[in-house]
Amino acid sequence: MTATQATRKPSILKGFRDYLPEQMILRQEIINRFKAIFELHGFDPLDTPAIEYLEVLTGKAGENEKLMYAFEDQGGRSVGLRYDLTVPLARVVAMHQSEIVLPFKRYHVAPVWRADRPQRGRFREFWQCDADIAGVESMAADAEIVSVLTDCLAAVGLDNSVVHMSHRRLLERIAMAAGIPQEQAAQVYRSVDKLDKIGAEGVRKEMVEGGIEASQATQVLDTISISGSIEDLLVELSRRLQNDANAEGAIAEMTQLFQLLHQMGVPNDKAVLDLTLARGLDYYTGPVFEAKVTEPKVGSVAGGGRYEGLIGSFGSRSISATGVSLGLERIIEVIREHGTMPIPTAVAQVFVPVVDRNLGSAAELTSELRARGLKTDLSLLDGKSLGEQLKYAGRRGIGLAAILGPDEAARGVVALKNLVTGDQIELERAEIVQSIERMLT
RNA sequence: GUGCCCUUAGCUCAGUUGGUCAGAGCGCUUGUCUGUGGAACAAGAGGUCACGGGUUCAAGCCCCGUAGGGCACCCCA
Repeated sequence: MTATQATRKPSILKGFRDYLPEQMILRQEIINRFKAIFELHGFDPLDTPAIEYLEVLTGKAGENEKLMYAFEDQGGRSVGLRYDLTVPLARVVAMHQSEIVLPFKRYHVAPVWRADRPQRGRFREFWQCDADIAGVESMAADAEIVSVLTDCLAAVGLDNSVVHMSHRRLLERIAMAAGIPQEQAAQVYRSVDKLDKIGAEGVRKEMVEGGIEASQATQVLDTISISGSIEDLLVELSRRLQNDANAEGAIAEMTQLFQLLHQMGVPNDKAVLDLTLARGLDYYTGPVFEAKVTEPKVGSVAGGGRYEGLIGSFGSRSISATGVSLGLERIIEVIREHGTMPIPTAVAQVFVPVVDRNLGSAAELTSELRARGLKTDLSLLDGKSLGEQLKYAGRRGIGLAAILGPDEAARGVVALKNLVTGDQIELERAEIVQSIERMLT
C-alpha cells in the first residue's frame, strides 16, 4: 500500500458473496451431481461470455429488464451482464447455425446477475444450472427436460419438491373464456399465481381491485380450481373451453407431455398440473414448469418452459426450444435446511501427521496414498505435537488420520484413526493403501 | 423500484428513561499435557460500540445520511 493510497476496509457489493472452502465444497458437489445427470441424459456442455451486447439481452425478459446490469464499456458500447442462461443459448444457436447439429442439447452451469433486492435465497450474483433442447417441437423434448429436472432434484435429495406444470396458453384462454379483455390478462396471471400464498379470496380481491369484474374473477378461479387426476382435469378443462382450437392444442400437448413423463418413469406426484402457474419471463410460449418446495420459503427452486420465438428473434429461421434452469443457491438453502444429502466437510480424505519430526516417513506414506488417487493432506505442522496435528485435521473436517511413527514402523503397521468417532485401528503397512481405499468406498 | 426492522469483541448476544456501559458465553492464544485432538482448570489477547455528520455539558443509547444484513411488496433461480 503506497502512502497515496487510502486504506479501504475489505468489502464486497451487496448481494454478492465470497464462497469460502466450506461453501465451495458443497457447491461443487452439487454441480458435479447435476453435470453427471445432464450428461447421463446426453447433454453436451456449453459456456458463453458473462457480458453480452445489451441489444442481445433486451426485449426478452419483459418488465424484468429493469433488473439487468447494463453499462457502457470503455469503447462506448452498450453492454450488459447476462440475466439468465437462456438468452445466451438462443444467441448461440442463432449465431452458429452452420456448426450446430439439431436437435441441439446443451447444459450450462454459470453465474448470472440481476440487480434485485437481496433476500433469503436471492442474490445479485447467483448460479444457474441449465439444460435446454433446441430444434425439437414435439413434447418429447419437454418430457426429456422435465425428467432431467426431476432427476437432478432427486440427486441432491430434494424429495419434498414437486414440479408444477402448465401451458402458457391455458391461463390465457381461461381468462379469455371468462370474457376478460386482453389488456387485463396480465393482472389475472399475476394474481392467480399467488393462489397458494393468499388463497382464493385473496386472489379474487386482488383481481377485482385490479379492475376485473367480480363475475369474471369468479369464473377464472372456478376453472383453475378444478381438481382430479391429470387426465380428468384435462378433459374437464377441454369441456369448459370447448370450441377453442387454441386451447385444445395446448391441452393436447399437456396430455401428451404427462403421458410421456409417465412412460419415462417420472412419478405422478413429482410432476403435477397446476393451472395457476404463470411465469414472468416473456419468451415462454408453450408448456411451462416450476419446481417448488414448501420449506424453506425460498420461492421456486427451478423453472423453465418452451420458447418458440426467442431464437428466431435473432434473425435466424425460427427454431423452437425448451429448457430448464435450476437455481443453485436456493437448492443449497433447502439442502442445508433439511439435510437432504450428506454435506462434505473437507476435500482431503486422509490426513498424515508427522510423528517425531520424521517428515520423510510421513511423506512416503502420503505419496503412496496419492498415487492411488486418495486425496491426502500431509501435515504442515511437523513441529507441533501429534495431538495438535490431529486437532487441526479434525477441525478441517478430514475423516481419517493415517499415523506412522516409530512404534508402528517397528511393527510393520499403520495406525488409522477415525477423526469423527475417535476409533483407532491398526492395519498392515504393506496393505495400508488398499485398506483405506476399501474403507472409503 | 417501494415500505419496515437490524448492525456492540472472531461468533451469538447483554447493555435500563442519554451521565464508570464498554460486558457475558462460546471461540482463540498460552500453560497443566516433549506419540493421539475435540474435556477440565488457570491465565491472556481481542472492540475508535458499521461508517460519516448533527443535537447535548455529556451518546452504544436521540436525529439525519451512507454502507451492509434481514423481512414484506414487486418479481424471480
